[in-house]
Amino acid sequence: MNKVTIDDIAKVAGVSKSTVSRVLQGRVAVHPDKKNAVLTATRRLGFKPNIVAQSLASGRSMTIGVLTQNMGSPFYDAIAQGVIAGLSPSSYSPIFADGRWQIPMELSALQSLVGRRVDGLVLIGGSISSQQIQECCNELPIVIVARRFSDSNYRCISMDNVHGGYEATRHLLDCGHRKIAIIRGLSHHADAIERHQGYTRALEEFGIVPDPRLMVESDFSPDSGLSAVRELIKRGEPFTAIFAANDLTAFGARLALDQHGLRVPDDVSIIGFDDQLESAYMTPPLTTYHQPAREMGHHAAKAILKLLQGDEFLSLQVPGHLVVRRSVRDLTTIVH
Amino acid sequence: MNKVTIDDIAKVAGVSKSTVSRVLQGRVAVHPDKKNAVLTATRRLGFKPNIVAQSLASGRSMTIGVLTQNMGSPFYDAIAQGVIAGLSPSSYSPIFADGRWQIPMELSALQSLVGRRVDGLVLIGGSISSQQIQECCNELPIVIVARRFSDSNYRCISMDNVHGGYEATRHLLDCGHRKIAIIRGLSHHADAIERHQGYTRALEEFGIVPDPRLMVESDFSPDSGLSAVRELIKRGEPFTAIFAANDLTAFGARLALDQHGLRVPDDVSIIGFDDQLESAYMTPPLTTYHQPAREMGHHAAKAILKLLQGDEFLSLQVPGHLVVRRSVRDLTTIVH
DNA sequence: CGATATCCTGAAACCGGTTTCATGATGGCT
DNA sequence: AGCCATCATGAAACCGGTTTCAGGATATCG
Repeated sequence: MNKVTIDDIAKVAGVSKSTVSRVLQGRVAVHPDKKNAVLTATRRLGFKPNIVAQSLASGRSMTIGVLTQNMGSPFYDAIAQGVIAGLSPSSYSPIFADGRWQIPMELSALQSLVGRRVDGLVLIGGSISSQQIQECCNELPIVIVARRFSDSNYRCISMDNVHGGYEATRHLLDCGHRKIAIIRGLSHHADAIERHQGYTRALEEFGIVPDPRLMVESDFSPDSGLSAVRELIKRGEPFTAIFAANDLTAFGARLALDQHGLRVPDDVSIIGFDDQLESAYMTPPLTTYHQPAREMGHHAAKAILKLLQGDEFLSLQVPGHLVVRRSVRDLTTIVH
Repeated sequence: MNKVTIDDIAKVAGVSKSTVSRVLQGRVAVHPDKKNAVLTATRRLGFKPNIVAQSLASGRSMTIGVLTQNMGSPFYDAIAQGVIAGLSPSSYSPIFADGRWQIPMELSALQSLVGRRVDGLVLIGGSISSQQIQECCNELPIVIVARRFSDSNYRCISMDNVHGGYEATRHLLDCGHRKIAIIRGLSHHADAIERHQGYTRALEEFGIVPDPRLMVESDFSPDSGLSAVRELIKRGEPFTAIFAANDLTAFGARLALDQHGLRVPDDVSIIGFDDQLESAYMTPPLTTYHQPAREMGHHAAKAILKLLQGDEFLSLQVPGHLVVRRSVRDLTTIVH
């Protein structure tokens, strides 16, 4: 292990430890001779500063706590990757804790992060209330990703899911679809609710009354997408298109259709949500609504860095956009 | 912020800070009355220990450094997720740094981790030499995942890629395929090399001389899988099956085949490698070789925890296995 | 040339805990 | 009753840095 301390350097360089510290920090002027002596000794002894001691003394830990929900969802993973990337050019390191979408775990993970004296916090998704956050993180710079608080003054980096749901549904409508099924996500999940709202709004704009028989729930997993389509088919209510809660669900749905001998997009069209890497390689490539997950994570990292510098930073809505590929059939084009 | 220190508690409870520390640690007996007083004060004041101070004093930082290569590959991501999960029941937190498969970055990331005085290290993949590792991490418990060192005494958690490559190819052979193309990964990447070795061995067992015209390189991305198939088709050498470097590459290959009007598995069979989540939902579901990525990460976490406890732990080869789905056609069954 | 401002520098306090050490109190045993 | 082992506890040292403070050396200025 590295047993070299600044005291050792001080001794070798023939100066006091204060001077060593000053040289190493480089914020205060030190006589060139001593400076050189310190630098030489530092190199010769292979000194590596003890960041823990630095943290305790300076009050800054140079770490950013990242609270994920680790549901293995590509979307949340991509956000986390973005945070790592955004932080990496700085001298801050991310430290992760995992809430697993369960409030008690989320709370304790958060407390563990705060106990580690992180200098800032990035909260990805999650379900705890803004009040609970406030309680344990007074004064700490916080950025929330992929979630929005109506009531609070937190900085949030999010995407407009209502609008996304609207655009996706609207695309199906524009392509002439009228019987549009929706596989929505978990009933209590904000993203699912908002996308569903967008769906409803788009339909109503076209004077269509949303049919509960064309609505199935899922848990965002491919498997639930598969069951959802089976359920849909069992109900017998015809449909020409499916709006899936996310791409993963769309994959499951696509497979179920295949198993029932229904062709995509010839018989049934599918639109997803997220635009994860694999979606472009579905057969047929999946039309979906792109969520800039990685960018959001990246933004979050930059935001925290800004706040840490004392700069202000305001909530940000990152725009998503429709990615048209080949899984939606255009019914308005007359085929021979 | 939390300004309550054990001195405050000591004052309120009317004991010394040593006693407070002892109560909080619970390792030494303390008179019940005082113990109660301390506990009450702790609760009333809302005391949260400063982990940084604890670390400095005790010499243990309660953090495990995780060095990833963050190439956004589902396989490596899954390992990292496994590490997070495996660590989460303990009181150790993972702290991440990213090498991006570039030796200089890898080295500096490693040094930053060591500077943070992590108590243990999990290295996922990577390219730095075992000597370089040794230089900066003397004495530190280390577990290597998804990589093996021939020369060293590190504990490695890995899978036998040669065997995996062999099994995958063997499956194709057993299904009657003889013209088997391989899309191998990056030329210098150990996993790619080993899987390729397994491929070659299986072919030779069947008396088949590997045909360089049926070998294309890729970079493990879906896009490179797509180009690889185009290249293969352009070369004109017929083939009935493709062994892809990983599932992502297989997705790309599958799409390329579709674009050329070739059906899977009727015209061409595909086998992948990894068994990532999405593979079961490809159309047709992808036959692939399962790598227990998450388990490997989980094992790594448990291993580090063991080493930290003073227990020994030896290198581990986690077995993979073939997952037969529907993307490989059995040519040995006579079709009318 | 003396007075004052400025620059360096070392000593010491500090960050908030853990751990060692010494001591007084208790308890067990003969 | 007397002696030694045990126990509980507070004081103080310690972890390895940063930062304050004060003083000596130097520079500036009238």
